[in-house]
Order: sequence, then structure tokens, then C-alpha cells
Amino acid sequence: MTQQPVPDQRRPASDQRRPVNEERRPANHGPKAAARNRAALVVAAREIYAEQGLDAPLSAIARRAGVGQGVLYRHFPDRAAVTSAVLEENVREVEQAAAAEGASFAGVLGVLTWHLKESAAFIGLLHADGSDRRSGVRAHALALSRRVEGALRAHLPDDGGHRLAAADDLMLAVAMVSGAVTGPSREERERRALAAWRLLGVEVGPVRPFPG
Amino acid sequence: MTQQPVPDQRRPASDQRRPVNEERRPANHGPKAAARNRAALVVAAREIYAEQGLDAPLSAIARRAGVGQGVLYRHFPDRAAVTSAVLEENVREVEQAAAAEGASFAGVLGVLTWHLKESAAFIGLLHADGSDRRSGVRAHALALSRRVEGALRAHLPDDGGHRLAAADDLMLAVAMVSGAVTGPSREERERRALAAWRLLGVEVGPVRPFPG
Amino acid sequence: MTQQPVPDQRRPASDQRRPVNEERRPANHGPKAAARNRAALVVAAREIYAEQGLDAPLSAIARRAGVGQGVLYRHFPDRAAVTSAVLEENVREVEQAAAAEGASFAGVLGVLTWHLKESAAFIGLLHADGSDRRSGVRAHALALSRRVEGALRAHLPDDGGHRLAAADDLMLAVAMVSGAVTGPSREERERRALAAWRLLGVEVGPVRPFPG
Amino acid sequence: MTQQPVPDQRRPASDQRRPVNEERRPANHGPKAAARNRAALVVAAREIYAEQGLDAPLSAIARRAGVGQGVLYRHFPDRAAVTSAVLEENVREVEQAAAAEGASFAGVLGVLTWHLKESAAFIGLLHADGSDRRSGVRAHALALSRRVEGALRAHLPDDGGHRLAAADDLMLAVAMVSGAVTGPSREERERRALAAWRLLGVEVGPVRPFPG
DNA sequence: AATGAATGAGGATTCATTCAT
DNA sequence: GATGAATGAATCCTCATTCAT
Repeated sequence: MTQQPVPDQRRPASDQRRPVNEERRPANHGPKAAARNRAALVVAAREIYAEQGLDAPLSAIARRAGVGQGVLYRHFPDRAAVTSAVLEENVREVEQAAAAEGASFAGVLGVLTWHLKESAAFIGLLHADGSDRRSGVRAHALALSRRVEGALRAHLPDDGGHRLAAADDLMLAVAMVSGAVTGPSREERERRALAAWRLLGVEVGPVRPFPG
Repeated sequence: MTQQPVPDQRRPASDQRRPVNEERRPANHGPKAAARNRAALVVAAREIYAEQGLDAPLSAIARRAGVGQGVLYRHFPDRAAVTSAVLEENVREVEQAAAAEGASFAGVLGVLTWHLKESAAFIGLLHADGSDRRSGVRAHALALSRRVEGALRAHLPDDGGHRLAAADDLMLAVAMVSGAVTGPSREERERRALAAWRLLGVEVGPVRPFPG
Repeated sequence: MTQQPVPDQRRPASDQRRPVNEERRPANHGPKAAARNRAALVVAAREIYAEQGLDAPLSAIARRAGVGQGVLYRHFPDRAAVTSAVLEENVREVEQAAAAEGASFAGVLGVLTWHLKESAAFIGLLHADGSDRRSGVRAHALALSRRVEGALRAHLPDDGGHRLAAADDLMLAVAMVSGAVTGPSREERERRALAAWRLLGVEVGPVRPFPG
Repeated sequence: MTQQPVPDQRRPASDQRRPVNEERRPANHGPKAAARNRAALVVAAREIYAEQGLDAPLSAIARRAGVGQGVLYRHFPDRAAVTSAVLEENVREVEQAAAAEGASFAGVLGVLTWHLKESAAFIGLLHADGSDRRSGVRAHALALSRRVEGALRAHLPDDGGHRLAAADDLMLAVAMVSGAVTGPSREERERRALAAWRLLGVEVGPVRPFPG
């Protein structure tokens, strides 16, 4: 949830190619550290993705997380798993917003929009589609997309009178807004997302992360 | 400390990178083939991009076009130039549709939508944005995007009463539809694009390429 | 205009550059081998430079050292670093000779001359110059050249009466001798170097490596 | 004879990768142009070598000369031949200086020194040596070197009293001065060359090209 | 005789993935 | 369980050399 706009250079110059380690051999902190490492990797992946784009070297993620490459592979079999873990967090917050006391359709949309604004990786997710033949991220992405749909639909006025009540229109609209925010800087993304929802005639609550 | 003499020129003078097999040297069809090769490269690039994504190896494009790698580099200094050449064709057809006798807003939108359906690369173009800092493709993409905007705006009812009359709404809508079609198969894309325009309350003419 | 869908991530997620042959994976000798590899690379670089010249392919150096290309890049970010590492050894020996008990100007010159005879790469170093704008090797080379100068000057008779006492004459003379030995075979180089020092009227001790 | 100091970038940015030629098809000026082309190539080679170094692309030389690549190959079978042709000019001027009315040893040395200052390529020549195993430029270079020696020796005071009278000392001294000027900028080269001759105790006439 | 497009080998460099320690 | 060195396939790009026109 803490994502910066994606700068255009692929490699940020810093912390690349560390000098060959001479002596240091970091302590093995035992099984307790495993969970901590996994979490650190997800945070690092979010940052690195934001800074360098979705095809940043996995080694950069491990380095940022302060762990060896092997640890990354222990927790995530491949890049898709890393990416899914990052997206999982976004989706979970949207679900939590939907499950919260007094949640409304507009409110959940606000949280969703916030994530769209924050996370370049998340944007792509919502473009996922069952007809996509490629495995990997996409397979997960479809499942995640369904969960977002569930969270939203739970609050869709059930009289069928809503503009997005039709079966496919809900996620189509989300994909459209997602398309609207693809490309620009984060600041611009919020403006565009709101303009897009407005063009769709949909009311959106305050754009903010979930636990307010 | 066991070193033999070394001359001071950089390259050992003769025998500098000579082809190993002196045999088979595919026919050189002379300068006349240059234009044909360039065209073949653009076609190949469109196909390869579609099949393998926007970062398919340039060598795959050259191979598909039936030319050596060098030819690709002769015609296009970098990947951005290749991509631009592909997009250029799409844009030109939209412009031609707009310039044609009896063109209408809905008609041009139909042609645009057809290209959106056909060309995955074209989809990305419409996400281009002035605030995008990426050079290369994006720089061209912005210019191309402007041309699409011009083609559309030329037919926008000028009484200001149109739903997309506001300054930014036109290309925002295009970006939204573009987002709606990102991901799925080509067949699905047409359905989605039409549904998206419908959600935006915009009428679209027949989805078809330009010269009918 | 004949394009299939394309997902928006850069790399198709999974199966990203996977090795083709799953077999034969040469033993990984663990981090302990790192230092050994680095040393092997320096030795290999010295040999390859001597045999093939200063722009021999880096891959040849890696091959000679018996390591993969990646290892070379791990230890040395670029060609300049490789070359510097090679030269560093020569310079260090000259410095040690200068620091040794009972060192004399003629004695250090003898060691220097031995390195000039042995190492074609070292010869080039001494042509480095502050006015040289080339970055990379040259930047290091200048520093290394200064170290050689320091080693020699430490033993230059300080009454100012020496023929090379003038500020620039010392390294100019070294460059001249270096020029004299550029080109011929190693055997010839020693003869030339001594003749060159003689022409300069400078006495040289036994031509030999440092630790005798 | 008009050489500038070698800049450090390999590719000067300008006139690289010209846009693909569309229509133009330069006239064939017949056999008369052949000699003119050859001369233009030598001039171009000298310039390009000076600007980009001795391993500049041959295509750059052809381009600078305003001819096609094929013409370069018609006149020179390989890079060595091009380089030799460039050096040939330098040597010829030294020979002419030696053959001129009233020539003196110091005078010829002055002309030689001027060429050393001007031409980075020429500097390398004088490092050539019979023991060099490599063919190509070096083969020619040895012959050229002999011609320079002849030109100088013709004016060496024949009473054997000269410091460089011994068989090998003459060209050894030239190689030494050549070594002294390797590296720095052209301005610096003249200063160094003169300082080097001074260290050798040899008097040098005015540093200038031959036909004054 | 000239042109310059085309070929394609080869070198530089990166990074996913494995594995000895 | 963790480390990070090593591997090497794959991609980019350059340029010597040929040859149809």
C-alpha cells in the first residue's frame, strides 16, 4: 500500500551490483525469521515494482528485503508468486473495506480507487481475464479479480436498478477506470480515476486506504 | 607476470570478425529490396508483438520478416522506432477514416474500435500521456495519441452538447475503452469495446477497418 | 491488423529465460571459491591480454579462468576493472621493492624494468597521463602511475643532482623506456629496455621480480 | 597531416547511422573519379582515426569520404591497407624533408617530431618491430619504419661520434620519443617530444611539416 | 566503377535459477 | 534455514564484408 509513481529508468543506480562480499556471513536467525522474511520480501517487491517496473530483477527484490536470493525462491517459486503476493494485499484491503461496518458501494469504490491510484501493479490485475491463455500471474490475477468483484457486488444495490447491475458491467467498469489511470503519475492517476467514474455516472466515496 | 608482447592497436588489424562459414550467403537483393524489407519488418513486428508481447526479442521480428538482424537496425535505430512504425499504420487509418467523405463521429469511433480490437500494441498507445516521463516509445506515442484525438475531435459535434465535449474527456474515454479491451482475446475484445462505449453512453458506428 | 491479445506485463511472467538444458550444471563450489575465482580471473586476464591484446573478448578471459561469464561481471563491473586488477599486481610489486630493506633507485628501476619486460599491459599503463580524457582504465591508470612514481621518487637522490630530478622527467623517462619496449617479443624487450636506460644515462640494477 | 587529438568517445554522435536512403542514387563519375576517391579515403581515414581511434568502423571512413563501402574495399583489401596508406603519407613527408636541399639531421628530426605530434596512428608505427608475429599493418609498418630510419640515417654525422650512431640506437631513440608522446593531447605531445629528445641529449630543429 | 543494403558472426551484458557451504 | 556465488542462456547491438543493381 505504499507505492510511489514509477520512475522511468529501469535501474535506479543505487544498490546495484554490490561489491563482492568479502567476509561477512550474516547470522542464520532460525525458523522464526522465515515469516519475517516473507513479509519483507512482499514489501520489497512492492517498492521495487513501483520503482523499476514489473520486470525488475528478482535479485533486486531480495536485496531490498535484505535476504539472499535463495530465500526468495524458498517463499515464492517464481515471479508470478511474488507478484500475486503483492496484489493479494491490495485485494484483502478492498475486501476488508467491504466487510466493514457500514460499508457502502461508493465507499468500497473509494478504497478500490485509492489502490488503483497507489499501485501500478494492481492496475494490471484488473485487466485479467479468463480467456487469457497465459499461466502464471494471470491465473492468480483472475482469482483476485473475482474477489474484488465479490467485494463490490456485495454492496451493489440489489434492486437491479444500478447502472452497473448487469452481469459483466461491474468489472468492465473497473477495467475501464483501470485503463484510464494507466500511464500517468500517481497524482494524475487520482484525478483521472475520478473523472472516469464521473463519465460512467457512478458515485465514488472518499479515495482512501481501508483502515481509514 | 608471464606475459608476451602485445601490439598497441586495439584490434589485431587483420582477420577482424570474419564470418566463419564462407559458404551460403543468402542473396542480396539490392537496394530495391530495402523498402520491401522495411514493410516486411513492420508486418512481422505487428505479428510478433501480438504473439509474444511488447518485449519480444527484436531478433524474432527480424527472423519473422526473413531478414538479418542488421536490417532491422538499419531501418529502426531501436525498439521504440519499430513500435512507432507499427502504431503509425493504425493511426494513419484512423486519420484517413476521419478525412473520408461523409465521415461521422460514430463512424470514426467504429474504425478506432476496430483497431483497438485488432492491435494489442495500439491499445497501449492510447494510454500514453503527457505526464509520462518515459522516452522512446512514449515520446512517439504521445504524438500519435494527439493525432488520434485530432481525428476524433474533427467530428465531435461542435455545439458543445456532446457528452465527451469537455477538453480531456474525449481521450479519457478512449483510454477507458482501451482499458476495457486489454487482456482478452480478439473476439472478446470487440464485445467488450462495444459494451464499454455503451456504458459511456456513446454511439459507435460499424466496427471495421478503414477502406471498408 | 491481424493481432492477437497481448497481456500487459513486460515479461510473460513465468518461463522467463529458463536454461534449456536442465542437465549438466557444473558444481557450485560455494562462496569459498569466490576469492579463488577472482584470482583465477586476474591470472587469466593477464595471459589473455598478453596473447590476444587488450581488447580480447572478456568471454575468453572467463573461459581461460574456467568460470562463467557472470562470475567475471560479478567481480569486475567492466573491462577497466579487469585491467586495473591486472596492473595493480605489477604496481604492488614495484612498491614492495621500493619499500624493501636496502632498496635503491637502481634496484627499484630493475624491478620496474622487469615488469615492463613481462607485462605488455603494464607498459600501456605508464603512458597514462593527466591530460588523458578517457575514463575507465585510464582513470585507474593515472592513479597507478602515480604510485609507481612515488615508489621511484622515494629513492631518487634528493640532492637534485640526478638527471631525472626535474618534476616531470622521471615519469617521462619511464614512458620513454616503455615506448622502447612496446612491440617486440619478451626477450627482445629486456635488451631494449636496458639499451633505453643506457641512452638516458641512467643506471639500472638487476632486472628481476621483486621478492628476488 | 591534419590530425586532431583523439576524443574519448568512440562514436562522435554525428553522422552515425544515417537515415535509410530513399531515392538518391549518386552518379557514377567514371574511372576518373577512382583516384580522387582513393585520396578522399585516405584523408577521411586520417580524420576518422584521429577522432574515433584506430578501431573506428570502416564504414565511418567511407561515409566521411563520401563514397560507398564497396569503394573502400576496391582500393584497400582490409583495414591494414587503409592504415598503411595513411602512414605512407607521413613517411613520405619525412623522406622528402630528408631529401630536400640543405637538410640536416636536426631538421629532419623536427619534421619527424611534427608528425609524431600530429598523428596518433604514426606514433604506433614507430613501435613496429621485425619480431612481431602479427601480419597486416605490422608488416607494412616495419617497411615504413625502415624508410624513416633511412631518412634519418642519411643525415647522421658519419664520423660515428654522434650519440645515436650505434646501429640500433637511432630507431630506439625514435621509439622512446614515440612512447613519450603516447597518450596525451596534441598540444602536450609536442612539449613531451621535445623534453624527451632533450633527455636523450639530441638537438632537434623546428617542429614543423615538411614543405615548411 | 560505384552504391549501399544485407548478412550474420561475435562480443557485451543481464538475470533466473541452482546449490555448496 | 539462509547465503550469495556461480552458471550460462538469451538478448542487444555492432560492423566487416559481400554483392545485386
